[in-house]
Amino acid sequence: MKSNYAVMKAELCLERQGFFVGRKQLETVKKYTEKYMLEKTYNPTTFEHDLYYFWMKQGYFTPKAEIGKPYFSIVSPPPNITGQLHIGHGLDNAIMDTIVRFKRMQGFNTLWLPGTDHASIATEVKIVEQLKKEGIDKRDLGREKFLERAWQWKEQYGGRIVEQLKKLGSSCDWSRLSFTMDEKCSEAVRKQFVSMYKKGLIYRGNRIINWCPVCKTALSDAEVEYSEQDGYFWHYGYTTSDGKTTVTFATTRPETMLGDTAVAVNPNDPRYTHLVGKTVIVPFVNREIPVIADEYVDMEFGTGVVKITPAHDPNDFEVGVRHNLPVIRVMNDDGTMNENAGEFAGLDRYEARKRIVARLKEMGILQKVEPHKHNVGSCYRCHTTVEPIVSKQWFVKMQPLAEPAIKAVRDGEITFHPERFAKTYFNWMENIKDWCISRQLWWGHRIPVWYCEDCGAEICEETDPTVCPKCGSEHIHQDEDVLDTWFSSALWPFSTLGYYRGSDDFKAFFPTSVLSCGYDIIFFWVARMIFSSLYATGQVPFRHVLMHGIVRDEQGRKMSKSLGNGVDPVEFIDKYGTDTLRFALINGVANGSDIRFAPDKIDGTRNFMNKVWNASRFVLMNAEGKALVPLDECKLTLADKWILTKLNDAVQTVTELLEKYELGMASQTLYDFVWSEFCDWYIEFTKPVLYGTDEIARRDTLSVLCYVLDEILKLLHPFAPCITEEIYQSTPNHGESIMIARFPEYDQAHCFADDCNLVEELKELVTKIRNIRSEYGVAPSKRIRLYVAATDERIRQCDVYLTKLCNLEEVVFESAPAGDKTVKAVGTAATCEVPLGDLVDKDKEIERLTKELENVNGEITRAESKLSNPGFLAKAPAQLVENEKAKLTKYRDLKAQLESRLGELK
RNA sequence: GGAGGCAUAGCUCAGUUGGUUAGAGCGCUCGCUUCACAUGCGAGAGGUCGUAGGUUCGAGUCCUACUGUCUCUACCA
Repeated sequence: MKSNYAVMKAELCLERQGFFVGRKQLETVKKYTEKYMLEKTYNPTTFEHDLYYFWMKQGYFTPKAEIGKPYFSIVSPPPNITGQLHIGHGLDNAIMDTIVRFKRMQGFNTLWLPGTDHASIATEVKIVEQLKKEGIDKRDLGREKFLERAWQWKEQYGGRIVEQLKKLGSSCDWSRLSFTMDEKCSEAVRKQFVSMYKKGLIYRGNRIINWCPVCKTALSDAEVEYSEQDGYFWHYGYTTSDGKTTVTFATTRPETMLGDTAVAVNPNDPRYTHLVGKTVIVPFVNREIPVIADEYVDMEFGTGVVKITPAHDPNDFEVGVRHNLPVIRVMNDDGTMNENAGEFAGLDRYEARKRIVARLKEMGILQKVEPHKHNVGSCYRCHTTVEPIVSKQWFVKMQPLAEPAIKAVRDGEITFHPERFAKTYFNWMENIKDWCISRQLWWGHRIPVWYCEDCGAEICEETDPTVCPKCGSEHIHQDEDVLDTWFSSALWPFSTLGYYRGSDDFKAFFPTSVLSCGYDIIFFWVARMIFSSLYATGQVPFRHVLMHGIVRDEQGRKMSKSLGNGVDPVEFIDKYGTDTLRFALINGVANGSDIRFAPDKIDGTRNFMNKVWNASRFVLMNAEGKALVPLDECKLTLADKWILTKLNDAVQTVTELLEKYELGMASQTLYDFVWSEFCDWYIEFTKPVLYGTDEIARRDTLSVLCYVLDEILKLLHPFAPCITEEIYQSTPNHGESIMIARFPEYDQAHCFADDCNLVEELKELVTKIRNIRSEYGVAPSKRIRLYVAATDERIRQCDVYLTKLCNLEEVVFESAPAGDKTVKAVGTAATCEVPLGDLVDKDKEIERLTKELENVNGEITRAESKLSNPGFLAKAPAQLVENEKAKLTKYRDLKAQLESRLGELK
């Protein structure tokens, strides 16, 4: 059958050879498509790219917005435009594509919406670096020119990452590609901000925020990373104004003393009660400050005295508010000391620290220096130590937003996979502080607030004002700051679907079905999407959250640039293909756990793909040019019934697992089914028929082979899209594309439990006979005779299988002649005798059978003790008891056989 | 300080409402150019499921404590 894919492939092939494809080439194309067959070796690079082109061209990725139709939708976590594809994206996309392809094949109207993130601070840092190399300072360039550069950057790098994502084979709808700063998303940001502002959920205020002196911007709490560092405790004190005593404390940041406005003790601390209300003098700045009493001070810790710097410490700030203390900032935005620092003004914060310590020592004030490990916060972008600084910033009031967000998860409107991440979520949401959303940057959504220079009014509307609505003044200016990049990401599920424009996409695909991302961005992103969506749309943004872990290297280390242990997905795909990458990342991995991406695993996966390829070649080579019939017209063999039953089991298991988003187990099920059942056994079972002379039997077996292969390809397609499509296009009677084929469904007509059991018994016998051959060193090429005493008469149907799989010259269904020296294989369905003549070693045989008997005895003991337990009989499910009884019977039979054989030998 | 994860074969890890003789890959041993595949085939060795209790007819799985280990979170100056 000529397919669109084959035609396209032929066209591409001709084009590459420099041909123009027109009517004249039709004959050539025809010739090519008729002969189109699988290449001899699996070489993914020869077809993956073409396949993707084909899918795109066919428009399979682009659903129509059909309101009311059963849908399945995912919005991609938008990668930053700063970056390039890394293995984490590979994992993310592998997971999403697997789910999306599965749902699409199940018939859902499926949308996977991709996009990129402007990544305000991250991108700005990069551009500033780039400018620096050119000797340009951001300030000199000016805001407007800088933004031009930024948009250029976006075009260049945003485009690059999209191209790289396509290499993964992701079936996302590129026609709906979004960007956090495109018109649609910016509009959503504006409307959301204005709405929240008007409801009082966004406010401006003086608070302690985390300040990055290099990026020169405020950061949210989530953007600060803490790490333990070696520091010191400097012990010294301030003398009371009357000069009588000195109150001693310890500090890790002596430079902040210049901004001290009090010294605090615990009100219940008898050591200091007499000092409360007195004043002390801060050296260098000679400021007289009070000794105050506040519960915040821990009497047990240090000396029980704390110096209070409201402008540079969050706790001190709170204390300052309670006691109405002055707030004195001693640092500039770049981390140098300001004019309030007296003689230290102008020095870098660390230089000032050094000098202050030296001066304290000189003055004899410093009493003790102690090494001290403490946690220091640093900027998540540039890793500079952040400085807590009091500053006027914009905040989102979190309490009213957190409550419904907690409720939605508690009520099960959103489910986390695995569940434990809900706890992490609650933990954070329940202790959340207001979110600082203003950034002193240029690249991003500018805060839509204008200030009137004449009347001081604050103007926040959906459209830009030209005059002050209060006093009519034209002297208004917009806030200089931009929004935290996560503010726009938080709207992503509904901004991209056009919620604020009332678009059909939103009506057809919202709430989205699943969100898939790494657990490292629960706080940054997942939590914020939930409360933002509940606020804006009144609905949850997604029903399920599927969390995955971090991809690590062979030794379990995080992949990082500095370690140079990262795997470049693009290079990897060029070498192994995307199917191997994806499968290796998913197969056998439990949700939410980190993944070790080791060479072993890669080889194993590549080998599996190769296995699939070659098994398919086996089927297709044999089927080539042969007539096939539908299954219900076939006379099914025992092996056929067995594989169909096993396939049915696989279909059921895989579907159930995929529906629960257990991708790792689903793919493992397929891996085992394909390799250990289909390849290792079924293909071998078919060989006697395929190489036999019965034409009808051959036709029927081929029909089953092709059917099972087809089903396998479809089951495997979500996990390994390319190889499955490539093979599918070569199967007889295939459809247009496997992507749009129906996902296999459980089929009651293909359930043959009894035959299936018989084959399992056959397999058991085969293994035992092979074991004997191996143990006795019978050359694999040597054909031997086998005597079979059947305990299950049906085993007589299996002579061809036994002959083939054990390499026999003959199967005789009777006991071996009395004089023959044989070795016995005792199985459930039969006892087989392998005549080995002088090879038979009596002692070895006794040893072998005794060991087997011990095993069987162990089983009998176990089963008997279970069955003699009244509690088990009374409470265990009936089926389980029945199974146990059947087993006991079986093992008793085996025991009898083994004992009789041992008796003969002795 | 708070929360959570993990501990199963030599290594890396599966094991979802408790229920066959606890699995896989790699590694290891032995044997095979068997006409889809040596990126392969066949056979095999290897685990008292971290420790101690408890619940149960039944525990790798549930509960408690402990030990070791990792992560997140808080930020006691």
